[in-house]
Amino acid sequence: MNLSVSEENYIKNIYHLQQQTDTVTTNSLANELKTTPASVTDMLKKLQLKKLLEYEKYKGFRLNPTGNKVAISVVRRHRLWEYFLVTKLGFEWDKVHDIAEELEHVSSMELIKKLDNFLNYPQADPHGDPIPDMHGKIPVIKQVSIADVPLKKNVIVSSVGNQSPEMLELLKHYQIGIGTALKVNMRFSFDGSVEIKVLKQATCVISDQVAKNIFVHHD
Amino acid sequence: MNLSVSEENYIKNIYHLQQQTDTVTTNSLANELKTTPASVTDMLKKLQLKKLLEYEKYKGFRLNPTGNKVAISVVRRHRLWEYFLVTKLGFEWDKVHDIAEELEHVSSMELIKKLDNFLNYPQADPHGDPIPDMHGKIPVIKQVSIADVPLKKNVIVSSVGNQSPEMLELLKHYQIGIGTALKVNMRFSFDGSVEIKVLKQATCVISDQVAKNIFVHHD
DNA sequence: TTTATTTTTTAGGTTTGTCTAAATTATAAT
DNA sequence: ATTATAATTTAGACAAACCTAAAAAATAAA
Repeated sequence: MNLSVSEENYIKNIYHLQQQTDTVTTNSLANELKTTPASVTDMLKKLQLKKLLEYEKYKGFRLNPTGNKVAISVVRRHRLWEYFLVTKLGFEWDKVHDIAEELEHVSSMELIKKLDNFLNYPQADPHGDPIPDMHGKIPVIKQVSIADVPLKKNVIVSSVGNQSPEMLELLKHYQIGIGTALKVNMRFSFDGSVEIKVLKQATCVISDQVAKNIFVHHD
Repeated sequence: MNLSVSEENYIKNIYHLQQQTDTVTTNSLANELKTTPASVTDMLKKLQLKKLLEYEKYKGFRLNPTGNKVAISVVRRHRLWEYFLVTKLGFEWDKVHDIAEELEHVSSMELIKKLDNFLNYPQADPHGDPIPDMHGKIPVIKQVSIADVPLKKNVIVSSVGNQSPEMLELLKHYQIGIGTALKVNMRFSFDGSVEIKVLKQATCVISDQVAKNIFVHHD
C-alpha cells in the first residue's frame, strides 16, 4: 500500500478524531487539517476507493481495520521521531511536533525498525503518549507521576504532561528533562509538595501541581 | 526560500552534473532524474524565475551562487543522514542512499544543526564524500588509505571506496565498518599486503587491493 | 553548404490535491 | 409540519509536476 503524504495525514487525523467520537464528521476533519470541507469530501472518496475507510454520504465515516493499521503505523513513526529528537538531539518538547510531522512520512520500514532498536524500544513519547510497537500493539503505560511514586526509589523521567512555556521554564531551571534520573526523598501531606533529589544536584522541592505533571518509570 | 522536494532534487542533480561538466544539458539532467527532457525544460523555467540558475534557451544552464548554496545545503543534509544511518542505526552503506534521499528534504535548519552536533561534526559520509559545514564550506579531506597510513598508528575507519557486495562481504568477515579502530602492524612490499590489528580482535592480513579502498583518519 | 541527425523546446493533456461557489441533504426551530 | 439553518457534497477551476507528440534550433555529416 503506497500512500501519499496527504493521504497519510488524512488517515492519521481521522484516527485521532476517532479517539474522541466514534464516527468523524467532514467539518471536524477539515478543521483539524486546516482545509475546506470540500477537500475533505474529495479525499474521502479516494480513501474509500482504496478501501481504507467506511463512508456513507452525509453520514460520517470511520477507518476500517486496514485504515486503522495505517494510522497506527504513522503514529508510531511520529512518536519514535519525537522521542529521538528530544532524547538524542536535545530538542525541547514543544519544538519537536512540526519536525516529526515531516519525518513521519519517510517510508522505509527498515528505518523505523532500526530507529526503534537504537532508541531501545521506548514505550512513550516525550508527551507521555504510547508508542505502538512493530505489530501495532499499543502499550498500556502505567502513568506514574512524581506525586504518586514511592519514596526513595530511583526513577527516570519519561514524559511531561504539560507543555506550556511556564512549565518548560521551571523544568529548565531544575535541569529536569526526559531521561533525567531522580529520587523522591519526602512528600509533605500538608500541600502535596515533594522534595526530590536529581542525580548530581542538590535536593529541591517542587509543588504538587508540578509533581502531578512529571511522569517517571523505574530505572 | 521555500522549495519543493522536486525543486530541491533538480538543483541537487544539476550541482552534481556541474562537478563534471561546467554547463549542464537538458538531456543529461533528464537522464539523471529519470524523467523526460520536456519535464526538465518546464522546471528550468521555474527555477530561472526563482533566480536559482542561469539559463539560455538551447544553450544549457548552470546554478548561480544562490542555487549553489541551496544545492550544497541539500548535499549536506543527505550526507549527514547517511552518516547517521550507518554509524548510529547500523545500516550497511549500500542501503542508505534511498532513505537519505527522503530524509534530505526535511526542511528544519535546527534539525540539521542538532544532528550535526549529535554526530560530532563528521567530515565525510560513509562513502568518503565530504560533508559541507553549516556555512557551506566543503572540507578537503586527506583521504589516507590503509595502503598509505604510517605503521603502528591508531586510526579509525572513516569511509570505504568500493561498495560492491564482494567488498561488503569481506569487510563483514573481518568485522570492519565505519568507526572501527585499528592499527597497521606491517606492510609487505612484495605484494603490498598489510597486516592490521583491529581493536579486540586477532591480527589479520588484507591485500593491497583491499587496503587501498579503506580510508582512515587518526584517532 | 546543404542535408540529416540530435537536442531542446513548445503545445496540449493528465493526475493529485487543493480551492470557491452553488446545490443538496440533514438537523434544528418555530 | 414547515421553514430556517447548518453540514455536506457536487461542479468547475487552478497550480504543480509530470507526460507524449510535434515543432524549432543546434550540431554533425555529406
